Amino acid sequence: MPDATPDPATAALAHDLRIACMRVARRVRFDADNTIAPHHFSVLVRLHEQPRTLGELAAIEQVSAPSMSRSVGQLAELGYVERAPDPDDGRLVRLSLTPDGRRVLEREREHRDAWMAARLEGLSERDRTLLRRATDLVEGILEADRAQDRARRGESR
Amino acid sequence: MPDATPDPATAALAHDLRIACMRVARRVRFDADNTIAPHHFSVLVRLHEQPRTLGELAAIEQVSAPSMSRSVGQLAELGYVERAPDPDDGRLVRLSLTPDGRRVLEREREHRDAWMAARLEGLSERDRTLLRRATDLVEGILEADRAQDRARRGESR
DNA sequence: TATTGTTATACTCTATAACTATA
DNA sequence: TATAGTTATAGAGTATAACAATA
Repeated sequence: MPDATPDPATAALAHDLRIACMRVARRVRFDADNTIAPHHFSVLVRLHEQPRTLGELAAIEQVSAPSMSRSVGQLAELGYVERAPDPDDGRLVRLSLTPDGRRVLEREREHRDAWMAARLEGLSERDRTLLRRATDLVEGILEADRAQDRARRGESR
Repeated sequence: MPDATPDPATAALAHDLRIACMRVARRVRFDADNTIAPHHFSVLVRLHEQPRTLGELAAIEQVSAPSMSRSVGQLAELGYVERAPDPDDGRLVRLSLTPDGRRVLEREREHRDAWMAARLEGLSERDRTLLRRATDLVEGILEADRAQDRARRGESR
């Protein structure tokens, strides 16, 4: 694989864009006012997409099964997640959000969006349009990356 | 403080931009090929900006003094950071990067930039220009936020 | 015998409290 | 007496290994 050095402007953009993203993420993630822990938040997000088994969750979040078992146990304790046995395969544990879990997730999402929304309101309509296009572009990059990742995992299996 | 609800387009942009940033950050931060731990990386970055004392580092990274003491101890063990007593105040420990530390930092930075750079090269010049402007815009937002933060901390002291 | 999930145990990072050295 | 940093100890999260239940 030829690893051509990018031109200086692209290299600088790669650096600056990465740093900007990481700073935004850090700002949001470590906001002292967050009501639930980051790793709990991710689990709620995944279960809101669709009910899943413990093993599926662990694979998606890239943590061990015991770790995920613990997190799910805590979320169940809090009343945000519900465990149910699979009717066909007694080994599986079907996990889903409770109404409380959905409420907490929605509240946390709004809270996390609030910081960014407040900043965007201070911009011109023109700047917001620019950011809209840039966001779509980055989403495209991430989507292509995920597709490539899936393909790589598929062929190595 | 009036907490006006943003218009739907701005709310959607806030959400999508935040998610995109967090995904980029996650992708880079948890890349399995990273050579040093995230919290060690930040310390090297701060010491590359300028030599600092342990207390300064702890305040900047928002971590307790004992935690920072431990991290610095590990980095010193690895030969990346050097401790030196302050000539005027014997209580202070002056910290700085060793040549090895600078090399590791540079290598890690390049590694972290590489993923993004490779993706940007697949884009058109036009799209890269768009991202350059968007990056500058986000940097402006973050800078304003930091300034506001400093002001808030200043007045509460 | 293989697979899903849980329990047992250990390690890492971080925190607060207690301590040492210097001002 | 106050401050900078380190050492002691505890808490939270994650990992691997061992185990229980089911296929």
